[in-house]
Amino acid sequence: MTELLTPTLVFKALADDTRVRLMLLITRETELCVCELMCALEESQPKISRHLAQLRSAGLLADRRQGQWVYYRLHPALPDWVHEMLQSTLAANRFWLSQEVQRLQVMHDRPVRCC
Amino acid sequence: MTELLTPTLVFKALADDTRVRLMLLITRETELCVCELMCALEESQPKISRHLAQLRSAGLLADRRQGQWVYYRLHPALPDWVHEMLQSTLAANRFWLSQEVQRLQVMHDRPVRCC
DNA sequence: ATTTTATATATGAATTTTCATATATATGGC
DNA sequence: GCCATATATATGAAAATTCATATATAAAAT
Repeated sequence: MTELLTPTLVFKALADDTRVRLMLLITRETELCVCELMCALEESQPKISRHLAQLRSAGLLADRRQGQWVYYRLHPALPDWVHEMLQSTLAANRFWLSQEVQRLQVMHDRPVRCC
Repeated sequence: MTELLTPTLVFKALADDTRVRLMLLITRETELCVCELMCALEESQPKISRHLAQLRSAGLLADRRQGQWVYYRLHPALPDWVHEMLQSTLAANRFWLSQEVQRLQVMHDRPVRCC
Protein backbone atom coordinates (compact mmCIF):
# COMPACT_ATOMS: atom_id res chain seq x y z
CA MET A 1 0.00 0.00 0.00
CA THR A 2 2.93 2.35 0.51
CA GLU A 3 4.92 3.02 -2.59
CA LEU A 4 1.89 3.51 -4.67
CA LEU A 5 2.35 6.96 -3.17
CA THR A 6 3.59 8.88 -6.19
CA PRO A 7 3.80 12.67 -5.99
CA THR A 8 0.72 12.96 -8.20
CA LEU A 9 -1.38 10.74 -5.96
CA VAL A 10 -0.27 12.53 -2.82
CA PHE A 11 -1.01 15.98 -4.22
CA LYS A 12 -4.37 14.84 -5.59
CA ALA A 13 -5.30 13.50 -2.20
CA LEU A 14 -4.51 16.90 -0.69
CA ALA A 15 -6.12 18.95 -3.45
CA ASP A 16 -9.30 19.76 -1.61
CA ASP A 17 -9.98 22.21 1.15
CA THR A 18 -11.69 19.66 3.38
CA ARG A 19 -8.98 17.05 2.90
CA VAL A 20 -6.00 19.36 3.57
CA ARG A 21 -7.63 20.61 6.71
CA LEU A 22 -8.36 17.06 7.87
CA MET A 23 -4.78 16.01 7.22
CA LEU A 24 -3.22 19.03 8.92
CA LEU A 25 -5.48 18.75 11.95
CA ILE A 26 -4.68 15.07 12.32
CA THR A 27 -0.97 15.82 11.83
CA ARG A 28 -1.25 18.35 14.64
CA GLU A 29 -3.37 16.30 17.03
CA THR A 30 -1.98 12.81 16.31
CA GLU A 31 -5.38 11.13 16.36
CA LEU A 32 -8.95 12.36 16.00
CA CYS A 33 -12.33 10.70 15.61
CA VAL A 34 -14.92 11.49 12.99
CA CYS A 35 -17.16 13.50 15.30
CA GLU A 36 -14.24 15.68 16.42
CA LEU A 37 -13.35 16.35 12.79
CA MET A 38 -16.97 17.18 11.95
CA CYS A 39 -17.02 19.68 14.78
CA ALA A 40 -13.66 21.24 13.94
CA LEU A 41 -14.51 21.69 10.27
CA GLU A 42 -18.23 22.36 10.73
CA GLU A 43 -19.09 20.00 7.92
CA SER A 44 -21.70 17.29 7.50
CA GLN A 45 -21.02 13.74 8.65
CA PRO A 46 -21.19 12.12 5.20
CA LYS A 47 -18.89 14.76 3.76
CA ILE A 48 -16.24 14.20 6.43
CA SER A 49 -16.62 10.45 6.21
CA ARG A 50 -16.23 10.39 2.44
CA HIS A 51 -13.08 12.51 2.48
CA LEU A 52 -11.59 10.40 5.27
CA ALA A 53 -12.33 7.29 3.22
CA GLN A 54 -10.50 8.84 0.28
CA LEU A 55 -7.47 9.67 2.39
CA ARG A 56 -7.50 6.20 3.90
CA SER A 57 -7.72 4.41 0.59
CA ALA A 58 -4.93 6.61 -0.77
CA GLY A 59 -2.78 5.27 2.06
CA LEU A 60 -2.39 8.57 3.90
CA LEU A 61 -4.51 7.73 6.91
CA ALA A 62 -5.09 4.67 9.06
CA ASP A 63 -8.13 4.11 11.25
CA ARG A 64 -9.08 2.09 14.30
CA ARG A 65 -12.42 1.60 15.96
CA GLN A 66 -12.70 1.99 19.71
CA GLY A 67 -16.22 1.32 20.84
CA GLN A 68 -18.59 3.53 18.91
CA TRP A 69 -15.87 5.82 17.67
CA VAL A 70 -13.49 5.51 14.75
CA TYR A 71 -10.16 7.27 15.17
CA TYR A 72 -8.00 8.41 12.28
CA ARG A 73 -4.25 8.95 12.38
CA LEU A 74 -1.47 9.37 9.82
CA HIS A 75 -0.68 6.05 8.25
CA PRO A 76 2.29 4.55 10.11
CA ALA A 77 4.00 3.66 6.81
CA LEU A 78 3.75 7.17 5.43
CA PRO A 79 6.94 8.00 3.50
CA ASP A 80 9.24 10.51 5.18
CA TRP A 81 8.89 13.12 2.48
CA VAL A 82 5.11 13.16 2.87
CA HIS A 83 5.35 13.40 6.62
CA GLU A 84 7.83 16.26 6.40
CA MET A 85 5.63 17.98 3.88
CA LEU A 86 2.67 17.87 6.23
CA GLN A 87 4.71 19.11 9.17
CA SER A 88 6.17 22.05 7.32
CA THR A 89 2.86 22.95 5.69
CA LEU A 90 1.29 22.93 9.12
CA ALA A 91 4.07 25.01 10.64
CA ALA A 92 3.83 27.62 7.89
CA ASN A 93 0.05 27.84 7.95
CA ARG A 94 -0.94 27.86 11.60
CA PHE A 95 -3.15 30.89 11.18
CA TRP A 96 -4.96 29.36 8.22
CA LEU A 97 -5.95 26.43 10.42
CA SER A 98 -6.61 28.37 13.61
CA GLN A 99 -10.40 28.34 13.41
CA GLU A 100 -10.50 24.56 13.23
CA VAL A 101 -8.05 24.22 16.11
CA GLN A 102 -10.11 26.64 18.15
CA ARG A 103 -13.39 24.81 17.52
CA LEU A 104 -11.75 21.55 18.50
CA GLN A 105 -10.47 23.03 21.73
CA VAL A 106 -13.85 24.30 22.87
CA MET A 107 -15.75 21.18 21.78
CA HIS A 108 -17.94 19.64 24.49
CA ASP A 109 -18.05 15.95 25.37
CA ARG A 110 -15.07 14.90 23.32
CA PRO A 111 -14.79 11.12 23.41
CA VAL A 112 -12.23 9.82 25.89
CA ARG A 113 -9.47 7.67 24.50
CA CYS A 114 -8.47 4.81 26.72
CA CYS A 115 -5.87 2.91 24.64
CA MET B 1 0.26 37.64 -5.52
CA THR B 2 2.08 35.70 -2.82
CA GLU B 3 -0.06 34.99 0.18
CA LEU B 4 -2.97 33.94 -1.85
CA LEU B 5 -0.93 30.76 -1.74
CA THR B 6 -3.01 28.76 0.71
CA PRO B 7 -2.22 25.06 1.15
CA THR B 8 -5.36 24.17 -0.79
CA LEU B 9 -4.38 26.27 -3.79
CA VAL B 10 -0.84 24.93 -3.82
CA PHE B 11 -1.94 21.31 -3.65
CA LYS B 12 -4.60 21.86 -6.30
CA ALA B 13 -2.01 23.35 -8.59
CA LEU B 14 0.13 20.25 -8.15
CA ALA B 15 -2.72 17.74 -8.40
CA ASP B 16 -2.09 16.68 -11.96
CA ASP B 17 0.55 14.45 -13.41
CA THR B 18 1.64 16.95 -16.05
CA ARG B 19 1.82 19.84 -13.59
CA VAL B 20 3.84 18.03 -10.90
CA ARG B 21 6.33 16.87 -13.49
CA LEU B 22 6.63 20.38 -14.90
CA MET B 23 7.20 21.82 -11.45
CA LEU B 24 9.74 19.22 -10.38
CA LEU B 25 11.68 19.48 -13.64
CA ILE B 26 11.81 23.24 -13.34
CA THR B 27 12.81 22.95 -9.69
CA ARG B 28 15.65 20.68 -10.78
CA GLU B 29 16.78 22.66 -13.82
CA THR B 30 16.15 26.21 -12.56
CA GLU B 31 14.73 27.42 -15.84
CA LEU B 32 13.28 25.71 -18.91
CA CYS B 33 11.46 26.88 -22.02
CA VAL B 34 8.19 25.50 -23.33
CA CYS B 35 9.79 23.46 -26.09
CA GLU B 36 12.19 21.79 -23.64
CA LEU B 37 9.28 20.88 -21.40
CA MET B 38 7.31 19.53 -24.36
CA CYS B 39 10.24 17.34 -25.27
CA ALA B 40 10.90 16.14 -21.70
CA LEU B 41 7.27 15.23 -21.08
CA GLU B 42 6.43 14.15 -24.62
CA GLU B 43 3.22 16.09 -24.56
CA SER B 44 1.53 18.38 -27.06
CA GLN B 45 2.32 22.07 -27.14
CA PRO B 46 -1.14 23.32 -26.18
CA LYS B 47 -1.26 20.90 -23.28
CA ILE B 48 2.08 22.03 -21.86
CA SER B 49 1.25 25.67 -22.45
CA ARG B 50 -2.10 25.44 -20.73
CA HIS B 51 -0.68 23.79 -17.64
CA LEU B 52 2.16 26.30 -17.48
CA ALA B 53 -0.42 29.09 -17.66
CA GLN B 54 -2.27 27.53 -14.75
CA LEU B 55 0.89 27.29 -12.66
CA ARG B 56 1.82 30.84 -13.56
CA SER B 57 -1.56 32.27 -12.66
CA ALA B 58 -1.50 30.35 -9.39
CA GLY B 59 1.72 32.21 -8.58
CA LEU B 60 4.00 29.18 -8.62
CA LEU B 61 5.88 30.01 -11.80
CA ALA B 62 7.24 33.14 -13.41
CA ASP B 63 8.07 33.51 -17.08
CA ARG B 64 10.28 35.67 -19.26
CA ARG B 65 10.50 35.89 -22.98
CA GLN B 66 13.89 35.81 -24.64
CA GLY B 67 13.55 36.11 -28.38
CA GLN B 68 11.17 33.50 -29.63
CA TRP B 69 11.38 31.44 -26.47
CA VAL B 70 9.52 31.76 -23.21
CA TYR B 71 11.36 30.50 -20.15
CA TYR B 72 9.65 29.39 -16.98
CA ARG B 73 11.20 29.34 -13.52
CA LEU B 74 9.91 29.05 -9.95
CA HIS B 75 8.28 32.29 -8.94
CA PRO B 76 10.89 34.35 -7.03
CA ALA B 77 8.37 35.15 -4.28
CA LEU B 78 7.50 31.51 -3.68
CA PRO B 79 7.03 30.93 0.07
CA ASP B 80 9.76 28.90 1.76
CA TRP B 81 7.48 26.03 2.68
CA VAL B 82 6.45 25.54 -0.94
CA HIS B 83 10.04 25.68 -2.12
CA GLU B 84 11.12 23.15 0.51
CA MET B 85 8.22 20.93 -0.41
CA LEU B 86 9.28 20.88 -4.05
CA GLN B 87 12.90 20.19 -3.18
CA SER B 88 12.13 17.31 -0.87
CA THR B 89 9.54 15.84 -3.23
CA LEU B 90 12.12 15.98 -5.97
CA ALA B 91 14.81 14.42 -3.81
CA ALA B 92 12.55 11.55 -2.75
CA ASN B 93 11.24 10.86 -6.24
CA ARG B 94 14.25 11.06 -8.55
CA PHE B 95 13.47 7.75 -10.17
CA TRP B 96 9.87 8.73 -10.83
CA LEU B 97 11.14 11.72 -12.84
CA SER B 98 14.11 10.01 -14.48
CA GLN B 99 12.55 9.53 -17.92
CA GLU B 100 11.83 13.22 -18.26
CA VAL B 101 15.31 14.15 -17.11
CA GLN B 102 16.78 11.69 -19.58
CA ARG B 103 14.77 13.01 -22.51
CA LEU B 104 15.81 16.53 -21.65
CA GLN B 105 19.47 15.55 -21.55
CA VAL B 106 19.44 13.97 -24.99
CA MET B 107 17.33 16.68 -26.60
CA HIS B 108 18.82 18.21 -29.77
CA ASP B 109 19.10 21.92 -30.52
CA ARG B 110 18.12 23.13 -27.08
CA PRO B 111 17.79 26.90 -27.16
CA VAL B 112 20.82 28.75 -25.83
CA ARG B 113 20.24 31.08 -22.92
CA CYS B 114 22.28 34.24 -23.03
CA CYS B 115 21.02 36.18 -19.98
C1' DA C 1 7.05 32.63 -44.10
C1' DT C 2 8.54 29.91 -40.27
C1' DT C 3 9.00 28.92 -35.48
C1' DT C 4 7.40 29.29 -30.87
C1' DT C 5 3.88 30.02 -27.66
C1' DA C 6 -0.99 31.23 -26.19
C1' DT C 7 -5.92 30.84 -26.18
C1' DA C 8 -10.93 29.73 -27.45
C1' DT C 9 -14.23 26.33 -27.83
C1' DA C 10 -16.24 21.83 -27.47
C1' DT C 11 -16.47 17.56 -25.29
C1' DG C 12 -15.76 13.86 -22.30
C1' DA C 13 -14.35 12.41 -17.74
C1' DA C 14 -13.64 12.76 -13.01
C1' DT C 15 -14.86 14.86 -8.60
C1' DT C 16 -17.69 16.69 -5.03
C1' DT C 17 -21.89 17.07 -2.62
C1' DT C 18 -26.30 15.72 -0.88
C1' DC C 19 -29.94 12.64 0.56
C1' DA C 20 -31.34 8.53 2.08
C1' DT C 21 -30.23 4.45 4.04
C1' DA C 22 -27.32 0.79 6.06
C1' DT C 23 -24.21 -1.03 9.61
C1' DA C 24 -22.08 -1.28 14.04
C1' DT C 25 -21.88 -0.40 18.76
C1' DA C 26 -23.92 1.13 23.16
C1' DT C 27 -27.63 1.73 26.54
C1' DG C 28 -31.83 1.06 29.18
C1' DG C 29 -35.83 -1.60 30.41
C1' DC C 30 -37.68 -5.82 31.10
C1' DG D 1 -30.40 -12.79 28.40
C1' DC D 2 -33.61 -10.27 24.85
C1' DC D 3 -35.65 -6.27 22.69
C1' DA D 4 -36.11 -1.44 21.56
C1' DT D 5 -33.85 2.69 20.84
C1' DA D 6 -29.99 5.99 20.40
C1' DT D 7 -25.54 7.30 18.64
C1' DA D 8 -21.51 7.02 15.47
C1' DT D 9 -19.92 6.03 11.06
C1' DA D 10 -20.15 4.34 6.22
C1' DT D 11 -22.02 3.97 1.66
C1' DG D 12 -25.22 3.76 -2.70
C1' DA D 13 -27.13 6.62 -6.02
C1' DA D 14 -28.15 10.93 -8.28
C1' DA D 15 -27.18 15.77 -9.31
C1' DA D 16 -24.06 19.45 -9.77
C1' DT D 17 -19.73 21.11 -10.58
C1' DT D 18 -15.07 21.12 -11.93
C1' DC D 19 -11.24 19.60 -14.73
C1' DA D 20 -8.46 17.81 -18.65
C1' DT D 21 -7.82 17.13 -23.49
C1' DA D 22 -8.12 17.87 -28.45
C1' DT D 23 -8.72 20.73 -32.35
C1' DA D 24 -8.42 24.94 -34.39
C1' DT D 25 -6.84 29.42 -34.51
C1' DA D 26 -4.23 33.58 -33.09
C1' DA D 27 -0.24 36.18 -31.81
C1' DA D 28 4.65 37.30 -31.36
C1' DA D 29 9.21 36.97 -32.80
C1' DT D 30 12.72 36.13 -36.36
